[in-house]
Amino acid sequence: MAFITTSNASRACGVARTTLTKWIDQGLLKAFVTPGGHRKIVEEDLLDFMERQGIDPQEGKGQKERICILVVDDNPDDIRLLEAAFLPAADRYEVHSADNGFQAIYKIGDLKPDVVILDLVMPDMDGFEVCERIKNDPDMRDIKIIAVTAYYDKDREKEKNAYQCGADAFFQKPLDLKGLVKKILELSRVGH
Amino acid sequence: MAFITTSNASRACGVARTTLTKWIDQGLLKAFVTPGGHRKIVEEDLLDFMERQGIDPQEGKGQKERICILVVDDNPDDIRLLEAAFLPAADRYEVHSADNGFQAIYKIGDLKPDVVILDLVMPDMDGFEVCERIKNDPDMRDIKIIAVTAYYDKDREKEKNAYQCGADAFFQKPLDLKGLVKKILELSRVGH
DNA sequence: ATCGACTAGGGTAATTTGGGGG
DNA sequence: TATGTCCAAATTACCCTAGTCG
Repeated sequence: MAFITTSNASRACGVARTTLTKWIDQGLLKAFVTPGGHRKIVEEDLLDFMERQGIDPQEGKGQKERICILVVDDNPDDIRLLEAAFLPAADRYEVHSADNGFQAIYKIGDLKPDVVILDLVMPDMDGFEVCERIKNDPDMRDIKIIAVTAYYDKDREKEKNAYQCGADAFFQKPLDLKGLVKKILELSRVGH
Repeated sequence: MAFITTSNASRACGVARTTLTKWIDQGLLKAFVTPGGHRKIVEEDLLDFMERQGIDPQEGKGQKERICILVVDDNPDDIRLLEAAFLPAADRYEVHSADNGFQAIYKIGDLKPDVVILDLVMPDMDGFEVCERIKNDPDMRDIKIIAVTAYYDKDREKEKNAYQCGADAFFQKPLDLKGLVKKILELSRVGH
């Protein structure tokens, strides 16, 4: 049983938080209140309510849309490798690339990718910083990040570091493409 | 999933709000209704509808494009000042803001602004760097940059530096709003 | 127990909407 | 058929304080 906050519920219904709060106060939507006064909604109740109001929670969310992937790597060969890997499944994946951290941020704003495959070792601004920045920004934090490194990761130091920076997964080169695809699917389902 | 109000949808279709409301009531356009009776349209449904009716999304009436401005400043007061300054001319200007360099790059990708008003002195990543990065990226270099600084610019050092980083103009705080607007018009004309 | 970041609440002002009748 | 106008009500925005969570 999942609990939903007023903010999240208001987003799902396409109204302001204050409005949804009033609906609760008017008894239109069931919720309980914490001792501190915060309202919590049971997921089931929200879905019931939305159905009653004709808000379709499922619409336009299926597998119709392609998963958008942004590959960030300063090595063009690695980018080509991944582009080639997803080419046979171009109907389900959309692959873009950036060769440095700044271009990555720009393209994230432009494309709003579902998943970023991020090389941790890059000149100038490294992947750790990019990762941290993404996860600390409210507009970007929902984007899933798969950290990648080519170097031998002694004591799993890079891996730990990547997770500390907010990465959702970690892979080492040479990439296990099968596992990578599996992880991409897993991560991009969660968000939707 | 984005929700659209009747007003916005009517503007997109180039008709009066009341007319669009009737289309919904007649079942021509799908929408759901809040408990309070307000209609909300799912973006996709509107696009479908417009396509079915052969309405061009852009071509409402002779509405000229607004100049899009991105204000980058770590001081919220300075952002508010500029937002307020352009409010009376909201039909011609569209003002967005970012409070740090990373958010700025993200929003540039998202909004593709015509002009960036960039505070040079910011923590973390300063304006000089942001400016240089923008001007060195093929996707961003056409964006005009107006560098701004609050500090006394001894020997015009900051100004020279800003121009070296590729800035198209330089202003010192407190801002000469009249001159700023003039410069914005001048710069954004070139691009068109 | 404390800290900090984020999120939520309350109140009010401002804006937008729906509906009805020209 | 589409529009412009009026007003009450619904919704939203804003600001600031307080609760929640790791």
